[in-house]
Amino acid sequence: MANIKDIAAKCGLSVSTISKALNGYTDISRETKQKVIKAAEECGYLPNSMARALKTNRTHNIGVLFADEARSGLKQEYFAAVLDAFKAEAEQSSYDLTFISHNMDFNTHPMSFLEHCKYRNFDGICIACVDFQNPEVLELVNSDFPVVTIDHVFNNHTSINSANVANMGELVRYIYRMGHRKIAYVHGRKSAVTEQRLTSFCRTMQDFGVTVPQEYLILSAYHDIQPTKNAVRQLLALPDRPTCILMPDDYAALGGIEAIEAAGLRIPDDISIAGYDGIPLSQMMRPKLTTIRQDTERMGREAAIRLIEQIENPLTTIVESLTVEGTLIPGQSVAKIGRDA
Amino acid sequence: MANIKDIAAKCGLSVSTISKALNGYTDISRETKQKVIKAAEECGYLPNSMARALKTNRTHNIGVLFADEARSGLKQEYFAAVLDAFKAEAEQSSYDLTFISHNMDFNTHPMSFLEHCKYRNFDGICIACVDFQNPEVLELVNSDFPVVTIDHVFNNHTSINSANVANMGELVRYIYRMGHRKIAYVHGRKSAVTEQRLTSFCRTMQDFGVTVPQEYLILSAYHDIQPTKNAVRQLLALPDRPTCILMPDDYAALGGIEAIEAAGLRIPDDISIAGYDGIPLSQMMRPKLTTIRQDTERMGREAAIRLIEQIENPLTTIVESLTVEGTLIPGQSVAKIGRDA
DNA sequence: TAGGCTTGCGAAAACGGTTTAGCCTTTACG
DNA sequence: CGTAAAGGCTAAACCGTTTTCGCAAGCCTA
Repeated sequence: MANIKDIAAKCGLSVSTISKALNGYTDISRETKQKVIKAAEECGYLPNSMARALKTNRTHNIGVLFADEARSGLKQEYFAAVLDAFKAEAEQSSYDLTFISHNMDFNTHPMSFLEHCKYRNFDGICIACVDFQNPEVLELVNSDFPVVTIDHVFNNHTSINSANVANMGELVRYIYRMGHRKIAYVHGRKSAVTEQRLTSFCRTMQDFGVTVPQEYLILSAYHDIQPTKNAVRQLLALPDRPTCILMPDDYAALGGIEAIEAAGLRIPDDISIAGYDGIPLSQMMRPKLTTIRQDTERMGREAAIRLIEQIENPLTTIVESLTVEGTLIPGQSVAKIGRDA
Repeated sequence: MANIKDIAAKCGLSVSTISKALNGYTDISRETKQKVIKAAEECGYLPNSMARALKTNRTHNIGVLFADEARSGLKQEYFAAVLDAFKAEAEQSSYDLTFISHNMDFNTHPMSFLEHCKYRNFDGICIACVDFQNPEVLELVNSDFPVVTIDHVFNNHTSINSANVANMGELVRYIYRMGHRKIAYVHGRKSAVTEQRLTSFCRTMQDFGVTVPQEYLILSAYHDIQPTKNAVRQLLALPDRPTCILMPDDYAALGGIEAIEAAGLRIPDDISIAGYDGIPLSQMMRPKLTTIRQDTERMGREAAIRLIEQIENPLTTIVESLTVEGTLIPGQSVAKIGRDA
């Protein structure tokens, strides 16, 4: 592999001139620059990113932490879609993406997330995971790496958030207007997202003057079929059973549907349901799921744009959290019911 | 950040001694080694991966190319699952994963896949994509990077393959034994995988003495709902319509199901279908989809194990392709029909 | 006591770039 | 005409490691 020294020899110039010519310094004449670039192409020259990073302290590499409790979270379509958009945008700006992990060994102990990031010298970090209580994640957020978080706000840090409060309100109002008064919510485990949705759910119902009984709020988990199935079964067994059930997300809704079918009920004739996420699957179900489509494309792109902005202009960048609105997809899983229902 | 020089000063030793002590060289006394390690921990020392890589030419970083025509392929659950397992195994051996792309700019032109890999100095490469005809992909495979490919065999290269021939045969035999003779196959676009399945499909039918009419073989695309819907609609309109339709994959099957329902038919009473992949979704559908579950966990892990083996023992490693068997999941989407059907 | 082995450590040369400081010509300007 | 500024280039330090080679001291053996 040709390096900068070879080119210098080939052109009869010094190493520093080559470097400058290739990096757009202005104190190199036009002809020299042309000559250098031509020679570089002829040799198939590529800079060595390690050497460059060593000297400049910039790797053009972003660390990404996409993890739920059970492994990497890649299997969750929501995260995968956000990551996909993030990746596309980062590439545009010539940044690479490397997964952050904490299994890499150093001496005796495995590295923490933060240690891993320091070891790899990432320019910035994107965190999208469920467990923001994890001490290692907190350590990462509070480090002096530029960080952007998805779906969780930390003080003085950039974050991209789905508009859970607004969208959950919208969803509840839609269901209310369809005539439902007895609405239950099978929600995900404790997290910022869950709390926002739960609060918004309760507040909106309250605004309508409807009190939600405790037994209508059941804990399940995101992207997990079985617990959602159990939760819904529990709801169906209630003496005063809800007319509509909100699921943790579209995928988990499959569990709810199972429980409903097992009970011999039909959707939406006998009972209505709604999901959350708006993944393609939701529109493939029969009936089409009423849900909120989260704008994963925009979230991923904005996350990348803002993180890179922060990396490249650390002083002038305004750190703020952005809320990205989703859209209500009516579907057919929520029935219009009479006042007497 | 403390570096090796700081530790040397702190211990009153030379830089080389520190490096050796930390890297398990044998010509360092036990006491010195202990002292160095202790000092390193006190300083929170972490080696600089760039400097190390620059010197050793080993990055402990693997480049991954997971791409279909439309972007990164992360949204395809099959690939996501393989990648997930690959990542888990790579981490075990202290390797990081970085996405390969070709949008990074260098001078005027964007880098090719191969250039990107050279630039980043990957130790090895994992390729899982649909389009193995792509000249940039071929260039990558034929480079002298250690490479493992998923679902595509190249001469003299390690590859991990789903047992398409065996499993498709198994699926067809199952359907045949359920009484079906008129079986159609909506298949994916031209690729090694498609060809294997298609060939196996035809051969197995032939073994049973059944000739498959041309119009029973229709081109669609993997993981794409709309074209599959169209293909199935076409099949249903046939004067002599099939009793069972094989879909490109489980997800695309959703399109097929749409077309079937739109035609007012029920599965499996009026027509049978089968998928491929065995993603969780397939078992959430009603009826449960008859399909082949690909062993993504094993594929990903084996890919990582073999790639790393190749990286670390380039001379003694036997390069070979491994075929990973999937398993038939009977489901309920294929009906048992009488001889007269 | 001389010579040869170990053992434990350090000096210094890489690895492939970037960047600062400065040098030598020209050109511009008062 | 003298001096300052600008233009175009180079030398050399530096980034943080790894690794080869050499050296000194201690011990053993003959």
